[in-house]
Amino acid sequence: MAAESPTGESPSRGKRADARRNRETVLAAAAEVFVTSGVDAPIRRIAAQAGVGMATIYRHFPTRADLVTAVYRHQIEACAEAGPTLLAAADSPFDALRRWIDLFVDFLVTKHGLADALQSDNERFAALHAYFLDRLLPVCAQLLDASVEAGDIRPGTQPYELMRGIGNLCAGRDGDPRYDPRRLIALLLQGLRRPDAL
Amino acid sequence: MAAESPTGESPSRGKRADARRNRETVLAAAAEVFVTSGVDAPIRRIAAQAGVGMATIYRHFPTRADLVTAVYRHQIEACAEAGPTLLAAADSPFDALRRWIDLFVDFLVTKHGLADALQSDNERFAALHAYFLDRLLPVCAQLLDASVEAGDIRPGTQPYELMRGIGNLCAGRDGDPRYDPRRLIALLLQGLRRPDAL
DNA sequence: TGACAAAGCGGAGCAGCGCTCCGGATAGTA
DNA sequence: TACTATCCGGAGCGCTGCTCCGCTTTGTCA
Repeated sequence: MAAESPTGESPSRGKRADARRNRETVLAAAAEVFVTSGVDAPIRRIAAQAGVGMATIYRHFPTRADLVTAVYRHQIEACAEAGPTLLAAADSPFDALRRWIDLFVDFLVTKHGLADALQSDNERFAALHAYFLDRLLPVCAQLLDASVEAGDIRPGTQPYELMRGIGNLCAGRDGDPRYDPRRLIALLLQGLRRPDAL
Repeated sequence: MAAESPTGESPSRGKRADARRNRETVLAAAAEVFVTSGVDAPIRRIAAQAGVGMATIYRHFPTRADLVTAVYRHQIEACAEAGPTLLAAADSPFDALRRWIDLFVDFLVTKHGLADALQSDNERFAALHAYFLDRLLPVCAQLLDASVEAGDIRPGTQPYELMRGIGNLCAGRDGDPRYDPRRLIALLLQGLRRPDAL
């Protein structure tokens, strides 16, 4: 009971009780607002939803990216941890890569505007981009390397380029029945395969 | 000398001389500002650059999309017209498709923020999206159909999906040496090919 | 040429946003 | 209970998009 979570979260230990409380309130409010208004939602609105002042939000999450990453931290971690698991369980490294990308895409498309934020050149989201890369790039690289090793795909593809490409493909107005990023990503993966490997 | 341009441009015929003059001034100023500040540049800045009031810009180009399309109209037309030309000249329909996409990508990546605007769900850019589709979708469809007909690629790919995917891949902060949309688009095209066609 | 609508123009002004700053409230401690 | 470090709220600034209205310019017709 005394031990907090194993990962390095809870960045408000040692703070005053009201501060800790407010942090959680803001997180919950942000999660709620993000669903309906996207991760671009005005800070004022999130503050109103949480019943706190704007400064409180900025104090706990100096950057919008900090707020967004805090809200989705668990899901991003889960995605990162799924990489090695899939690699161990799947039929082939390439199959693991494909399923992991599916997971990543599922995560992205269900967060209104998150993919847009990831690829935007907006200064406010730079840290968000960095966090995703820090956490997911090594996983992607591992899956990619294993696939090359197994001879499933041709070598030479950079993990960063692939990740960003996938993120880009998931961006834009969603809900358009004419556009399903998954189909294009499947095409991309198809292009990645060795010509001789089926 | 009397005949204007053959295409249906010059939407200011019959207007007063100062209005026509201002329209051209704004167009030139916008082109200049777009290069340095992207298509998101504040209207105020464009107005200042042109030496006119903001209302003048809004009067001639009610929507930001109208201004952007007016600035790039010639290049978009050229891209559209290149489709049939390439189809006639290239070694194969698929080669024509590849070269046409190259042209389109070249156009997109040299316009700072244009690809972002195209895929943004921002209301202000809806007309921009529509214009690109109107003009380029039929061309893409023709090239795609011809490639399928020739047996170069597998059938089933929707032109809209392909176009939007390409646009998406070109979006985001540019100048990153780690990311070249062309490489991913090449992968996409590779995935489009028939397995048996080489 | 001169007068007079009509067409066009400029920028003040409003609303919405991100972000900061500081007087006041509050939690923890002695 | 009294005191201070900590935290809070929202007014306020600067920057946007977009509109509205009094003034200016243009083209026309006698």
